[in-house]
Amino acid sequence: MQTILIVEDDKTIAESIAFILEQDSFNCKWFDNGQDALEYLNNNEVDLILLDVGLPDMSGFDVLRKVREKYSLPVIIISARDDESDQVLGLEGLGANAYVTKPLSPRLVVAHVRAQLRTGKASTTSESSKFGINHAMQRVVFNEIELTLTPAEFKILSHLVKNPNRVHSREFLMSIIWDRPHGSDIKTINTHIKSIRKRLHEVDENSDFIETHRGIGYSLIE
Amino acid sequence: MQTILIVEDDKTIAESIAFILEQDSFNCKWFDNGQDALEYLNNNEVDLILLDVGLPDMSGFDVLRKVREKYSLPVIIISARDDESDQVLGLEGLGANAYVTKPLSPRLVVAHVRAQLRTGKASTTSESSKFGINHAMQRVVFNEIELTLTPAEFKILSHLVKNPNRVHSREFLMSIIWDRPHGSDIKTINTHIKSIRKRLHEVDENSDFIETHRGIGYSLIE
DNA sequence: AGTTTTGATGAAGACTTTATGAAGTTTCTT
DNA sequence: AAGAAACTTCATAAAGTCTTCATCAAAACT
Repeated sequence: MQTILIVEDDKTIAESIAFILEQDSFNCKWFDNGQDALEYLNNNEVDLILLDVGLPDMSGFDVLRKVREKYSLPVIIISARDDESDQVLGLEGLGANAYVTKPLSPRLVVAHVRAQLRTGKASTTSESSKFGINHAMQRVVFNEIELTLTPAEFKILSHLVKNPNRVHSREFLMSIIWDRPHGSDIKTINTHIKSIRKRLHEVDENSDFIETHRGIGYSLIE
Repeated sequence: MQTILIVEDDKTIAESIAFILEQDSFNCKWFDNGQDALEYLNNNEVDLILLDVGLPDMSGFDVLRKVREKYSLPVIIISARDDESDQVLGLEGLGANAYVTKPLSPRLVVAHVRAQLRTGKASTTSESSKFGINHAMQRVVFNEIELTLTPAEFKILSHLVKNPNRVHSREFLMSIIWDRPHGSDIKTINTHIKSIRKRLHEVDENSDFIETHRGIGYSLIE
């Protein structure tokens, strides 16, 4: 079953959306603030986010930015501000997948959700065949075997698995480990990559899925 | 291809912005002080400036004023969150086009850059049919084959591919490799071109896409 | 044709970046 | 507070890249 995160401070709106989505066999989680939603996202498997831009604690765009720093799942923006250029920024710049404006038509919301999840699995969350992610256990599955990883290793490897075949800079991978700016040496990433490679080699001696891009960073080859 | 001037004394910030912008096919030049940036601006085509107000040699205010004496290109101001709003307001009077505050979200910066350049002129450059650029993997695609290139080779070849049928001087190609002025022999480019040609020959023996222009530089024939 | 200038080429080595193992420090758990 | 686990730092080795240089080839000039 697919899980949808509803980040919306208006209880009535959230409940009506959840009601309809649940009739469509979606599993819904509702949060009325960005902080809690992000925390949930970091610890659970989520398939799609419905995100209100007008939240009490942080702007929806901040939430989206934080989501996009780590994940590529579809995000649908709920906006009351129909005519602001925020929309353009949020959508095109931060990678929101769609937006709906208040007042909401629940049916329209469901239509958007369905549309995103139809294509979403194929495009945005393309996972490597040999790799899988067990969010509940914080483990990465490699060749059917669940790897027990340290938190940093899990964050790096699961991000690589979710975004294979592209280079990720050490700076970026650093920001994956630490939500807040952290003064650590950037070469720390070398060591984490080393230990991830070691764990992969324990499963398949001849594998070499993590590629070094000199002067840039690392990528995972699908 | 559009060139963006990054004027920022924090190397880490500059690099992470440049990294993401380059994935979006922007050409980036980084300067850690206003003087050098202005000199570059006066001698090269620049499409947009990202300007930190807290520079070591001259205030962002001075830089922006000098830019506006001659040019009308978009300028995006980077400022520390707790900077005096007076100064920021003053910058607005001088025609800054947008602001972002530290700590920066690279994605947000890219969003602003796109937003500014969207309104501007359409790109005049076209890509050759036999060539393509895989930004995500930092590779150039030639006849369907992805070439693994060294950093310098990638920078040169991807620039040639983005700007085919034009002669590029060795000096310019040198500045593509090095963000900062670099005292290397200009003939280094000959060697890089040699190795790029070698890689192309490995894919297609009879190809000769890079043309030498005696006394000037090189071009890529579409 | 001979001379001069400019580019091509291959190879040496200077330089830069990454890998690695181990020690040191922080953080968390008990 | 002790111990374990995780993260960071460090020194050195290894690998890869860039620059330089010597030499040859090609073009331009007299």
